[in-house]
This record gives sequence, structure tokens and C-alpha cells, in this order.
Amino acid sequence: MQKIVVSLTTDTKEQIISVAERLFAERGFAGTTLRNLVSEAGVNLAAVHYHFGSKEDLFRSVVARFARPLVEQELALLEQLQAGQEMPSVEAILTALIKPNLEILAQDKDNLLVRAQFMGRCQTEPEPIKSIAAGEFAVSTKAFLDVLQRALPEQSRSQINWKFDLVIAALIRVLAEAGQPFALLQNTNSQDIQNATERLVKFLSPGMQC
Amino acid sequence: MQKIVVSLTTDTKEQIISVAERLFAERGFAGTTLRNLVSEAGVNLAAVHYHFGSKEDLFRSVVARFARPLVEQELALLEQLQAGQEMPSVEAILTALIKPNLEILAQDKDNLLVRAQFMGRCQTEPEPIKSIAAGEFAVSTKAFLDVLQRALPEQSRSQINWKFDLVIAALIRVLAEAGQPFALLQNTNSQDIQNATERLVKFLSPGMQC
DNA sequence: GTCTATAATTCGATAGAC
DNA sequence: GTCTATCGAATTATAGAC
Repeated sequence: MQKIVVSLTTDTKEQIISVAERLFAERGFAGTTLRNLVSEAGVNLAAVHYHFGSKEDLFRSVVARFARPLVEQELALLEQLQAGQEMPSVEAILTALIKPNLEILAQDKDNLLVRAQFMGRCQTEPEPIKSIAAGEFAVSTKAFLDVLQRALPEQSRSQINWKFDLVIAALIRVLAEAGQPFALLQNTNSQDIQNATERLVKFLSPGMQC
Repeated sequence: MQKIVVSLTTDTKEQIISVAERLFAERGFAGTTLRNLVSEAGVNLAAVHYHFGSKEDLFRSVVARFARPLVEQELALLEQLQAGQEMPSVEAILTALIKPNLEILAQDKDNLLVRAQFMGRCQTEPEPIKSIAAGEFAVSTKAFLDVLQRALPEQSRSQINWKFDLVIAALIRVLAEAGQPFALLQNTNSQDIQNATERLVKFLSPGMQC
């Protein structure tokens, strides 16, 4: 006879990391207390230290779970783009960056806003939190900067740098505002995501090239 | 005979509000402790509560001192722009928004970067801190949306809204990153500020119009 | 792995002398 | 207005029973 076991409670470690993502997104690192966290997650305070070691290590785990699939998909699209014969256009490069960000987050519709806010907040946290988050995206960031530099050889590296930084800022803002009354991204169906991607690429590409 | 009194120490209240602006900028509201504040400001802990009442009220004072001259100048430039015969260009409107944000901060040259970071951080603070800051800028936001709508009558209001939202996101990002290694705004001299203003307007204007 | 209990520290805020 | 001293609560983190 086969045993069928149905787990009625979410795995503790996963439950902690999930609630932590939301609280870090809403209140920041310093504004999030472990007691609020364990209270909302329905787990014991000691479980946080048992599973993650410290509050800062918990943040590292949240960032890693969040960033790795995203970076992986960004790099795959970029690789695919560079496999062609010709130098990819700025529009194509920006699309490779923006599309997975809008799509992968939209897969988890209920958590779209939370995950977007979390990503946005990571950029404005004080050290060392900011660097922990930036480290997870460092590989992808460098890859996009390099290909943009090759696509725009007449622009200085510092120009590429600050412009790409503004592209990221706009992307994060679109994600953070998703679903709100006048936001660019209204719904999570593939047609709206496709439209938002195209409009955002169109909004950013001319500035990137001029 | 006339008495001449030379104050050797900075006024306590002003000293507190000045150091508070820097710490809030660097570490956020939750990340700033009053004990760090009084230590760096060289004042007594009780002086903070005596002069400001509470930590949150101190934040209100910092925001008010920061935002009011800025909003005043934004509205003055916008008024001046609309006084002319012709409809102002998108470049001119965006310049009226961006220029005072970069320039008025430069009046206090030693604190330019600090004040820029502070403004950037205000937008990403959790409630109720974010709303306290946003409330100070609400009037100017509506004024800019209205004039942009008149300058771009072929675009829907929702388009104007999300595009202007991205303009603010970019401006905030420039301010928040001011002084950092690869930021658009590096130094505090008027030439760098002028250059940064022009480049940012050029970066954003085409996307606003397309 | 999960829990209770608590250590060790730090926080914002206040009372009261001067 | 400025100070010392301290309160009461909250914080991260740990020890140890089960």
C-alpha cells in the first residue's frame, strides 16, 4: 500500500524566506524585525537563527532565491542575441533585459508587487545590504554593460554606465507600480506584458542612443 | 558701548537638523538612531526631544526645510515658462523640473551630495515616512502633469502619467546616486550641474514625446 | 528541528537637578 | 536650555530541554 502524505503546513525554511521577502520589501532591512517576521510567518524566533544564522544571512538567502533565476534568464537571452551575425540593436538589448524581468515576476501574480518592491528597495538600502543585493546581479549587469558598449562605441564607458543605471531605475519603477491605476503595466496577461515591454523599450532607447 | 558676541558653537537646533539630514540620507529613517545622531552632532540626547519632540517630528522638520524652497522654485520656473506666448517645449518643461532639483542643492555646496541622497531616499522609505515626504511635493507634481498634458495633447492622460512617473524615477536615481563612482552627477560645481541637467533632459525628452 | 527562557544590548523617550 | 540618570520596551542572538 502506498502512503500518501499531505503536508498541511508550509515548510518552515520556505515560509521564513517568503515572509522575509515581503517585509524587507515593505519596510527595508533595518525596519524589519525578526519578531514581526516570525509572528507573521507563524514560526519560532529561534528557527530563523537555526536555518539562516543571522538576520543578514537571511537577507542574503532572500536575495539569492530572488535574483538567480532572473539573472540566468537575462544572460540566456543576451547570449542568444549575440549568437547572431550582426551587432544587436539597442532596442534588442534592452528587450533582453526588460522582458524576463516583466515576465518572470508576472509568473507569480500574487507576489508581483512584493517582488518588484523588494528589487527596488535593494538598490536604496544602506551598506552592506546594498552591496549584498548588487552582488547577485553583478554578472548580468556587467554583461549588459559590455554589449551596450559594443553597440554604442562612440559613447564613453561612464556614459553607458549612468544611462544603464537610469534604465534599471525605470524598469524597477514600472515593476513597483504594476497594477496601480495609471501604471504602465496593468495586468499580468502576456499581451499586456508584451505591450509594456515594447513601450518601455521605446521610451528608453532614444535616450540611450543620443 | 556695543557688545560683540561671537558664537563659537553652532546653534544646537540647527546642528541637530543638519546631521539628521545626513544620517537619514545615508542610513534611512529606521537605520538612524538618535544616539548616533547626538554623538556625531556633539549635542545631548535630551536636546533632540526638547527641540523636536520625537524622532518622527525631527524627520518632518528635516523634510520641510529641505523641500519648501525646492517646490517654490519649481513652481516659479513653471509659472515663468507659461507666461510666454507659445506652448513651452517638453525640453523646457523637463528642464524646469530638473534644474532646480540639481541647482538648489548646490547652494549648500558642502552638503550637495548629502541632500541629494536624502531626497532620493525619501521616495523609497516605508510608510509613514514616504507620505510625509511626498506630501511636501504634491502641489508641484500636479502642476507639471497639467502642463505636460497641454504640451502633449495627442497623448492620453495615462500615458502622461506613467511617463512622468519614469522621469521622476530617473531624477530621483540621479540624486540618490550623486557622488558615487559611476553616477551622472559627480561634483558640486555649477558646470557639472549644468551638464548633468542637460544630459538628463536629453535622455528623457525623446521618450516623453514618442 | 522546534520550543521556552533569557542573556546582552540598544532603542526612543522622560524625569528632574541645575 | 542643557545635563545625568534611568525607565520600559524592543532588539538580535543563544543556551538548553525536549
